[in-house]
Amino acid sequence: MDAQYHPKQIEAAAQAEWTRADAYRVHENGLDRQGKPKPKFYACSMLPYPSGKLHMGHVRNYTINDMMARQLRMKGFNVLQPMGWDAFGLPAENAAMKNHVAPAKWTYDNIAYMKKQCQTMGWAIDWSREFATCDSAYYKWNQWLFLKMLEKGIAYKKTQVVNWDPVDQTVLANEQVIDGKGWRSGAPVEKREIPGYYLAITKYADELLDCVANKLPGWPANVRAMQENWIGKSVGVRFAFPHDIKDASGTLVQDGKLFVFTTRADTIMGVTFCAVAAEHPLAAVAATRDTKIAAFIEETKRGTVMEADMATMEKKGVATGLFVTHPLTGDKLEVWIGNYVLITYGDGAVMGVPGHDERDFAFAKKYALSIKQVIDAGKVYSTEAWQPHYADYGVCIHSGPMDGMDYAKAIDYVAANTATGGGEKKTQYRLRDWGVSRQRFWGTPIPIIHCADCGDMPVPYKDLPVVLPQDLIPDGSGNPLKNDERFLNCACPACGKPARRETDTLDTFVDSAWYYMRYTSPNTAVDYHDKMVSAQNDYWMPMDQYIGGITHAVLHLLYARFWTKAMRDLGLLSFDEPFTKLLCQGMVLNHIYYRKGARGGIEYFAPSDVETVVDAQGRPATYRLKTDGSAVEYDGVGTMSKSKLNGVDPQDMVDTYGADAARLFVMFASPPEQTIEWSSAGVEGAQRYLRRVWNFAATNSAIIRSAESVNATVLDVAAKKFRHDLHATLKQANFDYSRLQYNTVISACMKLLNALEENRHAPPSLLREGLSILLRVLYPACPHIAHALWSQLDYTKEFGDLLDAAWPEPDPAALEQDEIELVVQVNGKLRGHIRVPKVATKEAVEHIALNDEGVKRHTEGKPVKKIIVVPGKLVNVVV
RNA sequence: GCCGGGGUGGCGGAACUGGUAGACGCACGGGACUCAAAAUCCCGCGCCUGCAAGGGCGUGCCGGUUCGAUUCCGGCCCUCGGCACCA
Repeated sequence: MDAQYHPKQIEAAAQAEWTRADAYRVHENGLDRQGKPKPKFYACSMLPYPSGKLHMGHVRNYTINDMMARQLRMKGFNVLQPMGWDAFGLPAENAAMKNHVAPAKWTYDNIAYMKKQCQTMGWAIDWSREFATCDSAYYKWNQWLFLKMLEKGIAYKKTQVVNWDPVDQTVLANEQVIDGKGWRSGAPVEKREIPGYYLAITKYADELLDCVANKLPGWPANVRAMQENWIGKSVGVRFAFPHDIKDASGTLVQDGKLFVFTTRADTIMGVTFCAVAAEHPLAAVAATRDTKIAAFIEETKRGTVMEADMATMEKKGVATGLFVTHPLTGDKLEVWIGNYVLITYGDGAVMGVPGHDERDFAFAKKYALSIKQVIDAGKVYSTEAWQPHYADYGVCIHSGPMDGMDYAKAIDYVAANTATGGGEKKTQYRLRDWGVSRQRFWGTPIPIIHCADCGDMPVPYKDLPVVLPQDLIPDGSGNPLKNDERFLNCACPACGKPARRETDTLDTFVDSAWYYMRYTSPNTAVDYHDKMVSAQNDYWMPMDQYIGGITHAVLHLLYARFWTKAMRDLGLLSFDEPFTKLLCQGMVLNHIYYRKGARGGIEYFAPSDVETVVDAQGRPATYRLKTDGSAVEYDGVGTMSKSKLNGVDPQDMVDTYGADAARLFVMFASPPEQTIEWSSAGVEGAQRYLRRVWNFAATNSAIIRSAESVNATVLDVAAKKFRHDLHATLKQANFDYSRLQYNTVISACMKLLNALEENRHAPPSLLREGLSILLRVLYPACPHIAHALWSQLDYTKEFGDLLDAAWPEPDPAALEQDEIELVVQVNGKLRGHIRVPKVATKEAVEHIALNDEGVKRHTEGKPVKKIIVVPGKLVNVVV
């Protein structure tokens, strides 16, 4: 065999062999060596957007997935690891405008290149199940399910104030607005009133919340908490303030009831005003009567929707001159329009209790409204300045019939005594329905036909898919579908008259809400063309392990859960939750170097152009450019970004060091959930290790090939110790595999090699066994080198092909030791080590411990109070 | 403000149910090989003290439980992430 490690050659050869053997194709009827059905394991990563080339985040994500998939396959599982492309979306449109190519071509070209990169990385993907979400064979089912949802009332159309992204020229869902800015464009979002389709995710709010709490123990706590917060359940009372306010046409507004929701109905006797949002019907009535009010409403409506700003914004309001009646006291209360009242939450109106609510307090102070204490929480109360404890729970006072009631009694009382006016206990959610209409071209066409006579008509199922034209090139002036007569013109499915197609497309989060259930429908399935998900989906789902970035903790993961429940209710699925276990991998960070320019601007430098000057202790002292030696500043680590020039192209890394070294570094640098700090020295270290593995195998190949199998009965003490170390390390590695702590798995591989090198003169049978363990433990991380050495050292004869070789388990006999080392402590401090026979009695161990030199030094002349013996671990002498 | 993670050598990180703190690697220092360099191999590497053997200190800070605490409990400090006028 080759004495040198040549990653390029062995990686290309291994990949060619796997491709030839179609090694990664899985079948639902996968059988084990005994011919029994294997247990299934579905390990899937969030699908990539085909932006052009793989980035480091992909490399990390899919390598974690691959390591799991390869190991579990050897453990005897029938493992599905698929891949596809989240291919709809704006970057394709932007690239189309820039380069004047159709989004379809740009997208498919990128997919072809990135697929090649995936194969170069050596990921064990079943490519027969690959698809792009822009394939009509896929998005047909988006349209199909959308129509089913319409029938079920889960999808519906409405016109409402929405988040408008002025840069991307489209509507955004609430989940897609981050700090008041579009999640993709970063542009401040505007408010617009636009008709669109919505999915009633709020119908599932309670179930989504309940399942987070009770059915997802395999999810990280932070993701579960984020989803709980997002759904935002509040339990309280909804009741009405009666009134007789009429609009300009003389109609009683909202049947004479101003509904509000409150979690603090116990403070109802402290209400001194009501406040409504600028968009509230009562505000509209007030506007017709007073131009100043109309002006205020306009200003508030146009004002920022940046929620972060709103939190710190000054409370402003205007009195309407309209009055409602307190449902319990009959007092007249004035209605105010407040800029802090959200039309999108509850009824867009609140009861004002300045005595016990910080916002109402600030509002009342500003406009000199009365403040009334109605809760006694046992602390000093003054209306001078707000104190946080004013919001504490307590006992009702100054509350007439409610005096002395605690919170529970008080809310029961309020619900009961407002019931005739529609009052009731109610649960309110922060979650809002999911707006899915996008005014963009490159997405799933919404399957609706607009007929002048019949209205909005669903496209008949037999006419699906509504195909998106592949040749249109957006020019920045909006959705090109609007001008495409071929697409627009159609016949009304009801009356047959000429009609126009809907030009909005579905949010791309629809595509990613269920793609993982299309991978499970192989194109060989009998019902592949007739069903959204084939029968095989029931075999693979729910997914055993999902892997992806924490950035999707709310958006994608909430939509996917909702979509699953909706499919279940349409009879397509029989489970409630799609992802049994979730792993959110950390980001890949890199160092940031910069220099302040003469005009105060900041100039960034690529880490590869900077060298670190260290002091005598090896600590970084200064940083300078490799080119001219001039000094630069270090700004810590941060996400890889184009502007900071600290991105690393994985392709460069693979070209220089090989895929195995790249994979090894990424797996070794940190546990999967934590961030990784990029380090070129670290990748070099990874390759150095692989070279050592290769060298060890090459130097010892002859004796290993011809070695007998291990005969444990004839080993001497040193050989026994060696074998014990090998199997103890294997035991640890297996434990770390089971808890997905892959960085310490790699550490175990390194220990195995260290042990082999130190014991290179041990009996060949042990070297053969040791290397067979190392290659199998290393293989899921670095499959190519393991594959090459496995066959070159003739392990295939004994264990079969590495892809399906039995996973190594530690030999219990090897873990047994005749003599064990114990730690001896005096008063809990380490004072020595002793070797005792495994079978030694407690008394014998105590005796040996007390005679240890280190122990004697610290016990001399002091009476021994007691001795604690932890079998197999330590002895602690207390004096 | 609320919710959820974290604070361990020069650095990334390890330590499973309370039982040898710092595994494994990186960086650094010394040595071997070499005309030389690279590569490779060997040794050292928490801090203080000591020629050494050894001793003292040490897992953000203060306290508690325990024979024994990075691990459990109470109170702080710092930091990262998410949410935030949600009534």
